[in-house]
Amino acid sequence: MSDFLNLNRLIFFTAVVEAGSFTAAADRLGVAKAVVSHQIARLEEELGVTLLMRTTRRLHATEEGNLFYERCVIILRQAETAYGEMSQRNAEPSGTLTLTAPLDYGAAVVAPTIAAYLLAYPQMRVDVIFDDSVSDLIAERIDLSIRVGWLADSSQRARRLGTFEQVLVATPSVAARVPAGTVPATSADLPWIANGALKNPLRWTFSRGQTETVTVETRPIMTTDKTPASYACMLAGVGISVFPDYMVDADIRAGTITRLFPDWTLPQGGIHAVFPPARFRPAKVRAFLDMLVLAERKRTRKTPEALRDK
Amino acid sequence: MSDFLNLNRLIFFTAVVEAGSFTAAADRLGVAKAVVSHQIARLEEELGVTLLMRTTRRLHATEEGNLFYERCVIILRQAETAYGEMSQRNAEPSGTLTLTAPLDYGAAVVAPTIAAYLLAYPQMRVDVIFDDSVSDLIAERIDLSIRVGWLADSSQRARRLGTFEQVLVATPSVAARVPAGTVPATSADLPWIANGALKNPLRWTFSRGQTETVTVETRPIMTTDKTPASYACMLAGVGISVFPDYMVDADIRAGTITRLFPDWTLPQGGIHAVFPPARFRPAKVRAFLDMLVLAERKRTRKTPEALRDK
DNA sequence: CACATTTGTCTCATTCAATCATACAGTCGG
DNA sequence: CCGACTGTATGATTGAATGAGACAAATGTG
Repeated sequence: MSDFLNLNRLIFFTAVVEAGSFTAAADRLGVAKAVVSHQIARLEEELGVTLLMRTTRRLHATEEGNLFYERCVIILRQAETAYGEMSQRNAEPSGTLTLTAPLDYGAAVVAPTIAAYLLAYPQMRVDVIFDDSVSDLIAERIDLSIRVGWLADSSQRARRLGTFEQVLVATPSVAARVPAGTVPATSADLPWIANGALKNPLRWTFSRGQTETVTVETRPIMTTDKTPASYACMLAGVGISVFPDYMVDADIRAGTITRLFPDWTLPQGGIHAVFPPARFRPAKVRAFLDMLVLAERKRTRKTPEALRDK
Repeated sequence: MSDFLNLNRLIFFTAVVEAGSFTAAADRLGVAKAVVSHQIARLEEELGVTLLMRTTRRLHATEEGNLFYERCVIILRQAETAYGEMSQRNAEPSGTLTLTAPLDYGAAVVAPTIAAYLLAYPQMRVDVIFDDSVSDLIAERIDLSIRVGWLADSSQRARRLGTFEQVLVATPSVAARVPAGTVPATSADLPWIANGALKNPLRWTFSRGQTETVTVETRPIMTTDKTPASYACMLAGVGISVFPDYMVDADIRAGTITRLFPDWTLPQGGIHAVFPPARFRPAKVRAFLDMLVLAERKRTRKTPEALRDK
């Protein structure tokens, strides 16, 4: 590798030319005189050309030296610019942020955050892929993937943004048809809508307080493979179903749907940001993440009370 | 010094981008994979930015990486050009050759050589300073100084180009007025012209064969401070004087002037090329020197016979 | 002309980065 | 699931870079 072309010596050379002496250059660079002398000697050796004519008193660049200096200045300035640009890029978001998010959570939480993000950083562009599962973060050049639920591979670099609750809901009219006194343990025959997007769409474990748990194996009256589809069916009054809180909050508050068994809770899920295995996190990602965490915190702070008030 | 900006890493980075893999880049650079990996890691660390997203299988440049690569390519290409230019400059004469020479020798020998030199290297420019003594080779950016006579400081870097003889000459009419039977020992009262440019214009030591020497303290009828002036006076028939062979050759051959005491010789002098204390000799200097040596050799090979024939 | 000062270079010991060989872990095609 | 390939981690080793100090040369001063 050390074939040729040791670019670091250019720094020494230009420093000498600009300082006008080896000693001054050494001071400027913060190294010993001998180092400068040695580096210049090596550079001249590598080039096979005398760059500087030096007496103990006077220093002159040769014809070649001047020509080389002109080149060096340009090169070093460019290098400095390139380095600076990288560092700046690291400090301030710029470019394009590419992220994936599940459609449901994305629509509810991510989309507003993106709006705020674009407002805060107008020079940014954002590409969002609303898809429940994107395979390769690297191949698709994804900066950030938001996954809701339970991470299959916990080894990945991820950050927990928050949690969500799952709630059993139905339209008021459907809820009214639920026999009085029905509890989770006796809910198996209610008109369940199964969401095939979940790993275990039929089995639900309800909890109450610290210790009481009940697991129900439901018998669905219909099945869909997409969460939004299930939701639409539920809204249409087909039956009851389980959705994450961020999907149902607005409708519950509006009175369009009602929560069933409000004393009982279903397993919580995690909301995670998953990153490609990069050493450093770009500023654009960091900035977005900060806003997302904020939005998520605001959401979960409000939600529980809002739900309990119902 | 090692503060920042280790430019050598750029070489590694571009190699990886261009090769498309660490392993391929390592092969291309002729180093171990680990080295490339390490260098890239250091570069990213220095920049605080992830440049390459890497799995064991796939390699992708990040947005920053691509941008940095564009810069790197330009920088490296320029650096390569600069290096190449220097090397080429070392291999082939180019630019301006600046030299000094004494006026007399310069006119006789150097000038024709310059003509040939410019013919051989049309892209060259030559600056000649015809001056008998130029002080500072460095300050004046002199590539080459031609000194005739005896070097004051033999420590300087110099190369002997040849020697010259000094000959006592006069116009035929003046020579005819020299009393028959006059020998060097009895020549003090001849019409000497003293050349103040010489260190010892009055004292001349003649030699004959291996051992016979005679020193004369002359009584000049006139004195000048410049050799060409002395020569002009001699040509005008003012008197006799001593000049280096390269000045008188042509006129002797033409019959304009005559050598006196052709059996006797005066001290020889050296013709030297003196260089500034540079580590490397530029190609332009080397090439000129070669031609000068050739010209000088040709001159001294011809001259002795030509003189003896007279 | 001797002297002091400044400057670049040299020498030598030391430190640190670069390098390599090897082993390892993750990925992907079959 | 297995094997092949890739990037990374780990020490050991080499070599380059570095600094302190001595030295020689050049220059200005008196």
